[in-house]
Amino acid sequence: MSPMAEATHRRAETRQRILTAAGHLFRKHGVDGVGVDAVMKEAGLTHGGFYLHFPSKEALAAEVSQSLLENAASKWLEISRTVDREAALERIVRYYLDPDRVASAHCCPLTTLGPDVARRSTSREAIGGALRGMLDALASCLPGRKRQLALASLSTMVGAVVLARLADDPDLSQSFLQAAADSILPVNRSASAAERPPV
Amino acid sequence: MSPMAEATHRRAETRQRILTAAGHLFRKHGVDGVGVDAVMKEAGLTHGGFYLHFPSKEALAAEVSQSLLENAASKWLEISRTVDREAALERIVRYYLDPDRVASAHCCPLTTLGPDVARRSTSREAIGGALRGMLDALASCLPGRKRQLALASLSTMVGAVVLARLADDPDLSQSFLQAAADSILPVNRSASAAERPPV
DNA sequence: CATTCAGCATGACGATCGTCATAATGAAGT
DNA sequence: ACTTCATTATGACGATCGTCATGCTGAATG
Repeated sequence: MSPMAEATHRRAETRQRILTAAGHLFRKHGVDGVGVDAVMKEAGLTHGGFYLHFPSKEALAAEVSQSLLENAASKWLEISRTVDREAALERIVRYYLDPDRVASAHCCPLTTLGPDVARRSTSREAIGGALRGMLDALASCLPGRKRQLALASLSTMVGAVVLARLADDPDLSQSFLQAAADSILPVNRSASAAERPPV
Repeated sequence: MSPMAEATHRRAETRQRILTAAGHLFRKHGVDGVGVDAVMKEAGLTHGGFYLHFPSKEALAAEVSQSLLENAASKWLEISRTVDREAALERIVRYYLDPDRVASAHCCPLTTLGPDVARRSTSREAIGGALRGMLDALASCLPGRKRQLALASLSTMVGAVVLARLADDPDLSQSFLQAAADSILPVNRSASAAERPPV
């Protein structure tokens, strides 16, 4: 390992730590709900060094959104290629609508940062490709009019998670997720999710 | 018109102006994206007087969310009672997914403030009733397993608007709205996703 | 051992935030 | 006219925001 290679590696590693820290905090409190200092503290650094890695908080928000969504898109694409279509669709849907994941901060950024991203033009542009990737992955698992169904299915999934996170009643939350899964997946319901204790 | 009645009327009127101003600005920039002074300026007042009408910004956010959602819920209920079920469903869905409305700041707060509300416990509690009202209105327009379909349909509508506002490509935005409408409304066109038979 | 240099820490700036104490305003009651 | 009272305006507070200029540190170079 060459010396300078290690230096740039450390730099990239730190950058990545900032990105993942921002990913957690932005999803939990919203982009406008956390400051640069909170992000840097979560990354184990102090606020001043932030601008050695990103030109502005807006740029960070755009890159975080893009990174999180591209992760999801590539995961979906991978699933859609390694299993047969019906099983892939079920895996994607059940993973996306898993109550534990929805309750946590690890759920899809579309549902936690959607409006935040929509208001920021740079973030909007950054996620365009990933959004199409998710649609393609879904479409490749769907029968018939793939594109129409992919658009509608993604809408249902995103809406269900938004509403599940919004509802104050855990039963209602669960109902949104279950109804969405039943609406997207073909009627042969496999084992329904076990009873889960409230968050 | 008694004198004191007019006084309290003026007070209530000012309060309402603050509420509607906050409704516009919160939906456009997010709750954390506007300050109390911006809200008061939009209402034609100065920032200091805010605390004569609301105990805190959090309380304002909760009341704005509740008010906007209850407006929508009562509108849906009214429609569901004045027309036959199928026509009512179509009116609600087409109104909700109207591209002009989606592009404006007048669209449903679930889609613009959803994550913001989900993070604020007081706001979450405030909207519980209205959310159930919207589900009831939808269910009364739906055939068969009403509750399941209402949950899934609302999810699809909310998700479609979120995604339409997110997409940078106007064609893609339009596609989300169109696909959602086609998926919810009965078989005017082709098979709907809700009643789609397994392949 | 001295120098260099990249990466991070420190500290500070103007601006804006939520909140409140207080003054100005103007109509209502006596 | 004088007082009362409700409503809004003014101005300020501490805190936090995004941003940046500067100082420190520790390893690579010669």
